[in-house]
Amino acid sequence: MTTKKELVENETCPAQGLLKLLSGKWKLEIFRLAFDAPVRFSSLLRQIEGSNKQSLSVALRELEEVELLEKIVITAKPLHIEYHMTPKGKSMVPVLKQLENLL
Amino acid sequence: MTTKKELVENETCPAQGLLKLLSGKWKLEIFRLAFDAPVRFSSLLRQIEGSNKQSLSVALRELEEVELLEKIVITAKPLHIEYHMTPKGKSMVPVLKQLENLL
DNA sequence: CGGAATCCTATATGATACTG
DNA sequence: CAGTATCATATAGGATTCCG
Repeated sequence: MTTKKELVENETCPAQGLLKLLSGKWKLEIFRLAFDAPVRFSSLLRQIEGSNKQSLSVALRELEEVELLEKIVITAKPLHIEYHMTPKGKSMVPVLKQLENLL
Repeated sequence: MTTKKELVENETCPAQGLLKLLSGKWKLEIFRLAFDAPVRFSSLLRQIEGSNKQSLSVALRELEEVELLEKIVITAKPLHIEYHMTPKGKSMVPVLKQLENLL
């Protein structure tokens, strides 16, 4: 089996791996929302229109795998889970801003 | 019908459109090769291992549509065609370099 | 609430043959 | 040489149901 991390490292083009981290239909939107404050699953589902549980679930897991988001579980009732942006995640934000300005 | 350009403009997240310009398995690699010098189809096909005519063809057309590459046709025999990076394309390079440094 | 499992559709990519 | 056309496969995304 090949892990996500290996895939990223096998790229001939260095930036490819980086773009892959945020590729897909919902990751960038999740990422943007998580920047302002920690986000919760149901909140994302409500805010990101057109999305669905399955796709958000996959996207969140992948963002977590590459350590752009960190999942915080608070074992209370009802279960409370938050996704926080990691330092690595935060470091990408200014570059993404520059990308936006290019368009 | 919806054009590529419209899709890009409809994104909620501004950077999404930018990422989409270079999304896919081969575009970034093509883009990188085209930065050094104008590239030709057969040359790309040889240099980018694992690729194939069909995929490169599609990728090139899309890069052309969003004006990151310009296609130059020299109607001689044999037919000579070059893909050049546009000013818009060149403007993206430094930002991509920064992305690479983040990984 | 926060998902995972399943099933299905859409889009991306690939192999190959053909063309001006 | 520089592709396009066609067909096949692989991956991404979506709808729905189920579970702790």
